[in-house]
Amino acid sequence: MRLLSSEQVADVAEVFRLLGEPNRLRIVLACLEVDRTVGEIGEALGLSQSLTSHHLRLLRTARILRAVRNGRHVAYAIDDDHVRDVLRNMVAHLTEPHDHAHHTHNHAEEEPEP
Amino acid sequence: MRLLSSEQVADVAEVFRLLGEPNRLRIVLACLEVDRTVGEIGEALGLSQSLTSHHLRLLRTARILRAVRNGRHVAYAIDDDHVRDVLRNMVAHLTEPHDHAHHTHNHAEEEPEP
DNA sequence: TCAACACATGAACACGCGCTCATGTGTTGC
DNA sequence: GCAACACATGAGCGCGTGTTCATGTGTTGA
Repeated sequence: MRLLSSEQVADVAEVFRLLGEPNRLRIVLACLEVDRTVGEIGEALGLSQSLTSHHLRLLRTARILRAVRNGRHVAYAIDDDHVRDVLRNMVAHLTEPHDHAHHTHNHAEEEPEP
Repeated sequence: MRLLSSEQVADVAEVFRLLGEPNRLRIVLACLEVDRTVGEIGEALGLSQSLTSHHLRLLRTARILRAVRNGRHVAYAIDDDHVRDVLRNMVAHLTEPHDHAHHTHNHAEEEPEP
């Protein structure tokens, strides 16, 4: 396992930091499968329009979400496949029965459980 | 894909929040493969003994790390297989060549809004 | 063009968080 | 016992951040 540069660590930490705020995490989760407009997100999560937009700005600047204008509406979707992978992994683990035997999509060699 | 309860979301967010601080993330990464004592961590990362211990306390309370006393020393290791997976995944993605063409589940074709 | 809609942005405040300094707790060797 | 070591914890400070309120920008329909 190679080491990461402090810059890489900082980048990863920044993504984690943004996902570490419950409202922002819920926003990203709401965009996990399908695009969502700002209004939809705010209403679904019970957040004010302003707060929703502020959070979306941070997520967009960090390249976690991507905004697409469609008429009056602006739809947001996840723009980082890796983040999507991590979150789907999280959701899968939390919704599946509580056993720790799982596999990731990459070549992580895992030791069989005794 | 099932929805998460707000409690589950809060738990996930808490883990992300803790990993979202660069020094804490580096601490956890230092414990990714092998156990590390507090002194080793502090020296390796250039952190004061107090700061190292404070961060370790948060990580231990959140069940991300686990502490094992060995004589005068206390060794920390990752206590959450899921966190270890996520981090290994992260490291793998960052150390591999920077192409975005890894496979997610392939039902993500998006259609414009009606 | 003008009003209404949908979203973005700036300012300001309250609270939390990372950090340091000092002190406390537990362990080994003499 | 006590001194030295390794780590934990409490107090306090300064700065960042989540939130709200107000205002600005862009778009559609009449």
